[in-house]
Amino acid sequence: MKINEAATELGISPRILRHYENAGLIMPSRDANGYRSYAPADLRRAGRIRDMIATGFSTREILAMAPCLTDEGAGACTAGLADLEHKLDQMDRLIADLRDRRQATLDRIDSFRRTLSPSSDEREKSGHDLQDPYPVSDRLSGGKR
Amino acid sequence: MKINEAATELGISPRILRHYENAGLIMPSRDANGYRSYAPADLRRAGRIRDMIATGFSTREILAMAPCLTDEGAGACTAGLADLEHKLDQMDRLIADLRDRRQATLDRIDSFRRTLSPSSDEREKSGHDLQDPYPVSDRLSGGKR
DNA sequence: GTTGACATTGACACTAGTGTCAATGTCCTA
DNA sequence: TAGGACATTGACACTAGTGTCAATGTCAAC
Repeated sequence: MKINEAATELGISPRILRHYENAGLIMPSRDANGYRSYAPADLRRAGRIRDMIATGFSTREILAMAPCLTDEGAGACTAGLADLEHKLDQMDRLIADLRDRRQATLDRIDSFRRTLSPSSDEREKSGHDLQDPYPVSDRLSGGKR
Repeated sequence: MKINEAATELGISPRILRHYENAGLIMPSRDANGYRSYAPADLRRAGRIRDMIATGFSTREILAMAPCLTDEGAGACTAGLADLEHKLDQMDRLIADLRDRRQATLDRIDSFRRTLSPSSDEREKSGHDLQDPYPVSDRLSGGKR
């Protein structure tokens, strides 16, 4: 599978694939004519890399945990795992956080609706009310990036 | 709370905080002397922003979501129901997007774990040829970034 | 053989996120 | 009053991720 097909399949540009290769993240084989040839495994690997980058990892970090992407190197792998779990934590906090504010917005819409409709029910006074319902403050350390 | 304390608490550099402000993501008040003063709410917001950036969102994207990230959003919210609903939409998209990324991360952690554990089954020795179950191809497509 | 689609490499450019330094101001404390 | 710690702004720089263009090679098809 040549670069264009591969890129299309992954939903990214050929440029990006070359970039990954340049960064040492993938090593597609080459045909006799020098064209890159992507095997299914290369595609999966590239897809994973794309996801990781989209999730905030740098090629450097990904490269560091490259051993984890293959079968060898359990040692380095644990580090990769920790990284991923750290990232997962961030996402979880973000999602929980987002859900809270989504609910707050919903509530606001509701009260707005109540205000508009005749089912009179006093509104909570000032607009500036629910100032911060979030248990944040203990985000974690910025660490690596 | 001054910038250094704030940065320390968040585990990032003061520079980053200024950068966020510069990008219009946070607006800490200023003391008489011109020093930035971070209120608890500012801290939480900054923490959230840091998480989003660490999770792969750009300041631009975050800025676009800004209206729905505020706790009260009273100012912008007075704009009306339509606005609120629009914000809700944005939020839902944001959450969905995040959930995708989270799931992708979870998947990756799982496959790492499988690689680590001695559940030795196949294992096609060849260089990089990850033996994996990867529903790739439908991750978040290149899209937004 | 010529054309056109697609590949290659390499260079240049732009944006985003950060670091760092310089010049200068503010404030606390000895 | 003099220092030192910490602020401010602004500039310059570096890295990463991408886009894009140029010069050139490969190959299929007319």
